[in-house]
Amino acid sequence: MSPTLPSGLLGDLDPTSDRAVFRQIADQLREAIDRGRFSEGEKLPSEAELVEHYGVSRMTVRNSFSILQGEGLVHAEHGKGVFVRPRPPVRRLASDRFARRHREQGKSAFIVEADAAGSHPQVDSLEVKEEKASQDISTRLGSVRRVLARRRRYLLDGRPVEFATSYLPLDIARGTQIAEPNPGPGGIYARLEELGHHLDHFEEEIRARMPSPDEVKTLRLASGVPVIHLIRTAFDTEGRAVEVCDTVMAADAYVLSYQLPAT
Amino acid sequence: MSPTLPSGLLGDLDPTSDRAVFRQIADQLREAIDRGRFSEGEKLPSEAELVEHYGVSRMTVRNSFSILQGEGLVHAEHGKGVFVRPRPPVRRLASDRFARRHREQGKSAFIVEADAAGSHPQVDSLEVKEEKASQDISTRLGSVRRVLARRRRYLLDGRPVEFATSYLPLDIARGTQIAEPNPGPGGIYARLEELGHHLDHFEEEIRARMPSPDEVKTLRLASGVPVIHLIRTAFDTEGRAVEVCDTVMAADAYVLSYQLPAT
DNA sequence: CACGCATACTCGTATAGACGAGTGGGCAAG
DNA sequence: CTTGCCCACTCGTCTATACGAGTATGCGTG
Repeated sequence: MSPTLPSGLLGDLDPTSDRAVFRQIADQLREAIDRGRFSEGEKLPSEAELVEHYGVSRMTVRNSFSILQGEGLVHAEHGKGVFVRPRPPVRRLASDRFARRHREQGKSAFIVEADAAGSHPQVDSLEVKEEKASQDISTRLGSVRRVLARRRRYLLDGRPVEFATSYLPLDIARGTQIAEPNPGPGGIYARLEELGHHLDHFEEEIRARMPSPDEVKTLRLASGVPVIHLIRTAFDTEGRAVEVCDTVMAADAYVLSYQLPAT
Repeated sequence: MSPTLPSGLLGDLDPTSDRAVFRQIADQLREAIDRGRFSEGEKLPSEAELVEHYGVSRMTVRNSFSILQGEGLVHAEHGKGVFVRPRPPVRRLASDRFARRHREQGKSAFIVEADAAGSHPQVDSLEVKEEKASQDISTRLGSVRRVLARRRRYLLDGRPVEFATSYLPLDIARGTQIAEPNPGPGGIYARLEELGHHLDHFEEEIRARMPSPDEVKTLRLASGVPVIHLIRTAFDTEGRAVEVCDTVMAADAYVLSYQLPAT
């Protein structure tokens, strides 16, 4: 016996409307969520309840849910129900995050920042190896054939939020501490400067798109969550590109912040 | 009589696999697209053809398509078919796009840049009015109650790519050319400087998320296309926030590019 | 030749039913 | 009381069918 839905929570359908029934249902649920009638993490009415309430078939209700899932508003849990997706706390990335003064302490920027915010940071999937440069990486680094690739995944409170790969030309990185799993205090940028590659500036390219199935797995992304794809190139004072860092971030976990001069 | 699918184009299902049938079909189509067996803009096999090829029901095939749509890989056209979504040319936004030297000509940055790229730019939905500031805008502008809002939509070759609203404190903008539909050569930043508000720097905040239904309409977004949400605040040399610009961009039309000093 | 309609193909919407699998609570046996 | 099972409820997957609506093509009529 499914309990009846509280009346007034959701409206009725308009049979004269051009709008498809499953869209009307999605509209009503979306509005109810926006108005706070369902709060974050709260369970929505079950499929069976909505079937009864609206007098439609189950597939129609599921269709409505799939719209809301695509919008990133709700997520379904097998055996439990459909829930309003809570907005996770976002991490702000400031444009000065690679300033030298942040490189002085022993720990990485990610760890320091997360500790300060009271969350529990982790880094895993550490892989460091030499490999063939892709066409794109080769172009960005100035026609190198092989590169040192450093891959790692960042987690906050157990949740993966970011997957990054740094590429460095072999003639710079091979045999140095940069090729070690732990690059030492201040990270690879500190090592690059010690090796005489004084950093001059960075270029960052930002795109947003839906994740590939691989990225969904690695970042454990809910449906309806895009990724931010950031490609940073580091240039030394000679004008040479000394590192390219390719980062894929869960878009619901980040706000990027840049400060630009108005010159 | 539906023509048989060319054999070898798509594989068979693995009935022993745990992976749901509609996911297997989506996987095969995705792989075929990635490998270039279907090129951009090309029509995929019709639902009926896939039903016959795989021996499944139509809803299963549609389910597969809806996965690929969610990933932004394909789009369906009623009465025509399902097509590999072409990647539109992207517009690169450089971080120096608001430099003074770009304000010298009479035309706006958007128009100049698009003309140079050989595409046909348009600006529409022009609306300029005074209104109550939202909580967020008020905070960013330093506790103002009412603001001047300038709304406009940008199109490239007839395709909407961006929707932007500028908010300015009334005590600065009221009665000036900034409150006119056409703010004159160099745009509102040029007017602000003439009014004695010399620009010092900008702050930009970047988020990515799935669009609201409104945004889907305004930007005519295909399913599976996220938006980039950029909020820029302009500060004058007194440290006062003189403008907040809230921009929603079709993510498949943009690459943002920033240059950062390594100080 | 030009126009208009019939038709076949496309995807869109909706129904009804079946079985599977994850979750959690209650009940019965130990 | 604890353990373990069963059952009810949840969403996940899949089939089969029906009709509607947009598109394109070709054929027949004027």
